[in-house]
Amino acid sequence: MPELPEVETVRRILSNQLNGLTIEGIDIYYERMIHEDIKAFTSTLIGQTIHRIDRKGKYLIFILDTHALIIHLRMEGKFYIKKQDDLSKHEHIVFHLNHGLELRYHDTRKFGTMHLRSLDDYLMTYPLNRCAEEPFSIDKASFYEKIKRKNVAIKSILLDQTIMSGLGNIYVDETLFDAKIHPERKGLTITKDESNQLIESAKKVLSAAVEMGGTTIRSYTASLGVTGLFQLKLNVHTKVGELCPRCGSIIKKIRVGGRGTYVCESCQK
DNA sequence: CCCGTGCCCTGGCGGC
DNA sequence: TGCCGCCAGGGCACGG
Repeated sequence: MPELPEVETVRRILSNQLNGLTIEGIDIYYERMIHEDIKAFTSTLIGQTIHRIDRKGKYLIFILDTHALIIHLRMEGKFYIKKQDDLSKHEHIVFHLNHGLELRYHDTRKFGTMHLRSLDDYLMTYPLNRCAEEPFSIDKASFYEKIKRKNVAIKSILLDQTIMSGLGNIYVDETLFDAKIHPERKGLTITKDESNQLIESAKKVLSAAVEMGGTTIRSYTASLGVTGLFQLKLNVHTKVGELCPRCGSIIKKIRVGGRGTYVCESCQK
């Protein structure tokens, strides 16, 4: 489940491999992930060059000649860069590039999405207009103003990409652990100091993970594919029954907003 | 507007 | 061994 750090790692790898290449053809084997008219999608993209790959929150943004191709990997989306090869089971979109390269989108659960927008307004239109700032750039005061009147669990608030973008189920647990805040606390009980701490913890957790992805980048090559998932150094997530690395209590698994949630109820208040 | 629920989809796992 | 049911989850549609 790629969150901001994994998407950033994918972005860096794809940038190195794809910048300057031109889309010569597209094969689409699963149309539902393309949230556009299929013919218009194909005809618009063919002939365009990939100038740059950006990211906002968990979205990848291919900057082309006239359009932005906006991709969300959801849980299991991956890209592979290959020379001609047999199609494997879960490859749903194949972009044929020059120099005989193929960019293949692979997604076992088919949850990923692609949108195509004009460069003039891609940040102001759906879906990116719904994607809030990341913890690195978010305005602290307006973040606090939003959460302090919400009567929902702080974990659910932190997962809401229209409030702050970048955290998913793994790093939200790690962020709340770092901030020593219980995931079930209602937004309206969070103080200004705690709100600021959550932003700091999110930055700390995400940037450490980006750095780990960065150190692993070198071992990934086009022939191995780009999975975007790396060994993570986790404190609580998936650690049910183990000892809290901070206080030694047993880590519990609970459900918050329908999501599996790992928490140290001794040091997260 | 606010909040909770169910849906999309498939592989993997536990139970029998 | 095989089958069945359930779970995982990001974001959105929908309903109260």
